[in-house]
Amino acid sequence: MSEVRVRIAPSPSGNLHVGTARTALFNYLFAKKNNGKFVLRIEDTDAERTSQEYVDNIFDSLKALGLNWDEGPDVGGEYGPYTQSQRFDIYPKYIQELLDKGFAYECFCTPEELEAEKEEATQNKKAYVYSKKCENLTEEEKAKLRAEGRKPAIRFNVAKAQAAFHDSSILEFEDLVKGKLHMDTNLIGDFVIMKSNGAPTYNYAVVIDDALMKISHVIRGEDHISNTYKQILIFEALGFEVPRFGHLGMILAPDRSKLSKRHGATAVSDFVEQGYLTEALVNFVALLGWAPSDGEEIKPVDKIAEDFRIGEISSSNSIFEYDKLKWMNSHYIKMLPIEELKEKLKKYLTKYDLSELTDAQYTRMVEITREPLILLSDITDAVSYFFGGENVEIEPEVQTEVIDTEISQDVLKSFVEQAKDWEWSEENLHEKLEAFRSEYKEKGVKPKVTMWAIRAAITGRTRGADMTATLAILGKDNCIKRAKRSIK
RNA sequence: GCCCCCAUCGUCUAGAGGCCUAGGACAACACCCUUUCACGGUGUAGACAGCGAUUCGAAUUCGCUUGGGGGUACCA
Repeated sequence: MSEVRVRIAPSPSGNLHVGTARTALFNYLFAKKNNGKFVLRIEDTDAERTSQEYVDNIFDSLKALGLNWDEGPDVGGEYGPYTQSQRFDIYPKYIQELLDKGFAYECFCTPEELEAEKEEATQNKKAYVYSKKCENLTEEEKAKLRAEGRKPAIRFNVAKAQAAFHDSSILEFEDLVKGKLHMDTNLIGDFVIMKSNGAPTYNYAVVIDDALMKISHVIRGEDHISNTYKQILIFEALGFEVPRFGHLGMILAPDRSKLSKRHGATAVSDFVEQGYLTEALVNFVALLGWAPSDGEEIKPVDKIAEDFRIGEISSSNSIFEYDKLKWMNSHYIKMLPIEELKEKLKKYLTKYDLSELTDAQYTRMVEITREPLILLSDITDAVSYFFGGENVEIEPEVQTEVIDTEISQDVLKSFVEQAKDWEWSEENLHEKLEAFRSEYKEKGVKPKVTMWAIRAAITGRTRGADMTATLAILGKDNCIKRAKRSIK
């Protein structure tokens, strides 16, 4: 068997979309599993809509996801260049071959003429198929048209190619994920492969690039199924080996429409910005349409690759459920090594003066506040009461519902009284607090209530990180001052 | 309009004719644990789109209907 070579070919007309990321992932997994090569190609034939900024975003996002490519615009490779706009000189050659073989012809139709044809088709409730008006133009006619200043586009002769390589008008291929797929080529119509301005169209450029880059398997979204028939015909007409194709279901938003900004993040970089871990994102996206054989859903990409089989991918669309992604993200946050977490979190702590804390205190603070985090960005709010010295912002409700009660006031007075003699280490605090709680328990005050009073006064909230550690990090001075401030 | 693809709990899925009174995960709900929130644990609820056909037997095969998605460009 020849070498497995797959590719991801994004168009830099926007930041890397999660859908593209998933396609990239499946290609990557397929390459890994089969000891193949993963190629990155930038499809920027439409100069109007593409920009370098997006190219950079695509590179960065793919790298962040851990989907490293073996060949691509930056790392090069045997079959470069890997950016379509740099390959414009190689496309005409094969156009000429197609022309010579009679599989393509010049078309002088104007946009208006074409528009009229389409209009007529809709009127008659028929599928629109190009009329082939220009198929048999004589040299004289062409010369005349040219003299009028018309520049021809090149169209591919579908029927001719189909007849040359197949028995009927039905074109069939075996899809890696969907099985047998077929289409009546009579319904396709002679499509343009080179625009009148000399630029290749997508369907044509893809074939040339895939063929020249020796791509063995094309794994992409099912929105490309209808393009596949056109592409197979070009491969055949040019005598290239036709690759295997695999079409993935689409990713839909919870309302079954296309996933767009209004649903939340859509670009990988958006997710990262919002505090998602790329490890969680890849893992989650792998589970869209695929399930691990051992039922273990949380696993790193290389483990997934071992288990991956393309034929097992679901052929239906799947909905992007943010809830499950969040669950997964919180899982990955819990598993992240503390030093890495500390580093990643800094980005969300810029509003605080981190110099108030020693590194040990910062570490401890992260340890005790990481648990409930769903997004990294949640840390901003989770940690606010560790800063600002003796001043804490107290939520109004906490003030009236908790701090102002008779019991709380009593607890706080007693706390201030006792705490001033405590040795302020976490261990000792733990013991002291425990004793403090039992003392009140004997008076009929639940431990929960006792702790609430202290927590409320010191953090301004009714919920938060482990109290003992919180007190320790804040320091004796701050704690006592904060407690005193809450005593009326 | 025409063409193509798809169809199991709300969601992601397991399921390749009898192992299915359909399994797991997220979400939901309840309880337990607990100094709070959370984590964790234990439970509850929840699906084979409909109709026909094949078969001793169908979630699994076939057909139709319905629903959803995609395509229909000198965009990619």
